[in-house]
Amino acid sequence: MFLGEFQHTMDSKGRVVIPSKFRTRLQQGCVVTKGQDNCLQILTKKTWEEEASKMASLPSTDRTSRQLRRALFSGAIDVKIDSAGRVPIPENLREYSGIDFNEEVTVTGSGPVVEVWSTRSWKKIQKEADQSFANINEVK
Amino acid sequence: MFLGEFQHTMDSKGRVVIPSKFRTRLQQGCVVTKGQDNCLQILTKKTWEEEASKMASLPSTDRTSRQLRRALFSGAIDVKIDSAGRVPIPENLREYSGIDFNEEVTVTGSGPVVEVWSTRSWKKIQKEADQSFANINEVK
DNA sequence: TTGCAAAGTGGTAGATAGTGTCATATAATG
DNA sequence: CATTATATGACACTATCTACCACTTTGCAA
Repeated sequence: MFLGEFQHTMDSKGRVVIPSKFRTRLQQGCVVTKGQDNCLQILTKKTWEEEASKMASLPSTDRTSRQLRRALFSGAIDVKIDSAGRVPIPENLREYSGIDFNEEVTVTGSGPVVEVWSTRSWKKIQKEADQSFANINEVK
Repeated sequence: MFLGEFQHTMDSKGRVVIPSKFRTRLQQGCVVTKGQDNCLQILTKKTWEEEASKMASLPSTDRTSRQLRRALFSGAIDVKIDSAGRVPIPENLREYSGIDFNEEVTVTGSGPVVEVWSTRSWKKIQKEADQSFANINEVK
């Protein structure tokens, strides 16, 4: 289970540092994909394979699932963490997530996956997220 | 069941002492999360897993559930109590709770969880709580 | 082909934040 | 009052992050 919120910056070559707490589990290979709400997701190989097989089993007659599948597979790339704990983000994923060189990045643990956000987007999303969280607690 | 109210201070490195009465139950791992009204909660691993598993059953296609998951997991971190009985509070949780280095902290037992407050906030909240408590009794 | 520019990959040193330990001070207990 | 347990502050040590720099590869053009 991935937990927590960490601030980093994308370096001038498009790489992002993975917080050390997440590394051991991602060390032996991981996959970067487009996530929902314009974030990027980093999954372990294992989680990725589970996701991928779910996706494969969706009916190809349904237009939205076809699109979902395209987005998922075409946007995915498997990467390895380098000796300095960094992961390279290719240009198409940088564009998708709106993260530029040298920009502030927020890396969050989100249960089974790690999410990567431009800090700009994260701040917006977080407000909304905290709100849903507050509401649920009240109901309880 | 956690009971009582204790005064401590956050040290200059962002750590808080857990009252000794609470330690034995939190010793083998615990999770710090955002609680209501800007307090922090400390849960046992077990309690946390119950909370987290509720989350797993929610569909990731629904935006609100995604947000909920993000808020819960990004705002949580698992920690262990060190040999001096302290727990480190990461920067995002310090910010959320408004507890600065060297600041006064109130730790309270609140049934199944332990809550951590900046003493400033605690005083305010406590007044309110006492008041509603008094009122309830009157109504009764 | 050769040379050049751009992008990608890899490594290093200094700064900073995080962690662990210890000594003293304070409080609780019998 | 003596003894034990707990809390706090100080300090040293370690890990991690960042900002650079250097090298390799790729693509393009001369």
